[in-house]
Amino acid sequence: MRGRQAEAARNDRLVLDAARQVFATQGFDAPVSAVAKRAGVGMGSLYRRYGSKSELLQRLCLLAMEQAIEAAEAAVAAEDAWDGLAGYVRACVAFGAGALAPLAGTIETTPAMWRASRRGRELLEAVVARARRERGLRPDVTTLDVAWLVELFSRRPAGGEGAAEDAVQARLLAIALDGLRTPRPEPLPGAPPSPSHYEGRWRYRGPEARRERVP
Amino acid sequence: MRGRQAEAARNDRLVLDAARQVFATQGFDAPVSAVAKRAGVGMGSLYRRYGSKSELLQRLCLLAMEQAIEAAEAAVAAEDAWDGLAGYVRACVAFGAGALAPLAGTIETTPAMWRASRRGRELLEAVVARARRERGLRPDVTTLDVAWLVELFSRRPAGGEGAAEDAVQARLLAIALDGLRTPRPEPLPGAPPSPSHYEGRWRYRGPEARRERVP
DNA sequence: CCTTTATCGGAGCAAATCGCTCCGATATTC
DNA sequence: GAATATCGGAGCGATTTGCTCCGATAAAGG
Repeated sequence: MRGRQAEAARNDRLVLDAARQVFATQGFDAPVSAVAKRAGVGMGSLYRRYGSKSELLQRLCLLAMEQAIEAAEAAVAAEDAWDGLAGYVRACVAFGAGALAPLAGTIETTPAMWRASRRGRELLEAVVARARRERGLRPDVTTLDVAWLVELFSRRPAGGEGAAEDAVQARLLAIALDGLRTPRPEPLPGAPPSPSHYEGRWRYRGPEARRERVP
Repeated sequence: MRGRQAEAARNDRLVLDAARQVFATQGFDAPVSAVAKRAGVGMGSLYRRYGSKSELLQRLCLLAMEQAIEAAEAAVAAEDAWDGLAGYVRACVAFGAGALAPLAGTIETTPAMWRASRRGRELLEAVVARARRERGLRPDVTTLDVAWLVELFSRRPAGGEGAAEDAVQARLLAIALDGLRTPRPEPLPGAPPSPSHYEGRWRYRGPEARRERVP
């Protein structure tokens, strides 16, 4: 595979990456043209590969689910049960496994998606069961609690895409994880968030700014 | 104030309540007509009171900030420092104090909003300081951590507006609050979430469903 | 009871947006 | 160098949205 076909394959990956970024930061009603522009690709190329916007979103969902499965497999293979679970949650949040949850009910769920979803939950079930058995996890937390926690933290914070927002998110996640485990406190990672940045987000940036965030 | 003027005042309250519900469930780009319909009021009446959509959103922000101030005042007056803080967080999440955060940068921040925001943060500072002093709160948690936690949990879950979603949210919040305090574990409230409901959200409800959720 | 006056409610307008198609330009292969 | 496949973006039709305008309606005043 070389020449033009190689470019097609490259474009495919570019489109997928661009779509993830655009939809994560701008929401799912972001225009397809934004994805094409970010990928540096024409609309024609994009629509030849994915016949519709829904199809693109379905592929994105499936990709995220497969990534979550990999994270769960790593968790079951981990030495320590709790570290495995915490690592799973952190990994899923990092790549935004639950960021596509708002799509529920708005696109058709393909059989492949159902399969991946089910397998992912089975694996997570094993991870949670082990963590509970080995007493790292508090006994009244269920698999779905963990899944929903990932979903909650997968939503990008209101600020958009700054390193500061990620730091805040990391602190809150550490708090939540501490709440998840049997008591064993540790200092929070990273520096505390700065008030100036907190206020700065309210600076008026014009009406155009809305579409770039509200998602 | 009676007769027609009374109806005007009633409408005002109806519009405000409707706007809160509509924007919370459908996102801020929900059409103004949806607010009017939900309030059972014509567009004319709505636009006579609020000259533009931004003005309505600004009023909504201010209202939420004032409600947060009340919650903080109740917290400083609480007997126990930790109960005060936890109550503040729960109250703010309950009425969605942070739900308007995505508006940051998309509407002009009025002086009244700045004042309310500042006063709210000062009060929260006192609440947090007391909780830390009386050893209910872990020492490395800052005021802004708490504020951001409220913001995170104020976003309605992906499912929309079901009692089940609220129960999940309550569980996760309890986990986070346990992570917030110095070790003192308690059983999680409410029943664990059901798998069927978790899956049910993926049932395809047509393209129209999107606008009702993605907010 | 009738006029005056303020409010109500929704049809409709102009503008903007989005998904998607179509086609000329471009690069690769034989 | 002709044939072929891919690329990229202008543009179309449909939809949506914020907002206005005006006829209908009901309270106050004589």
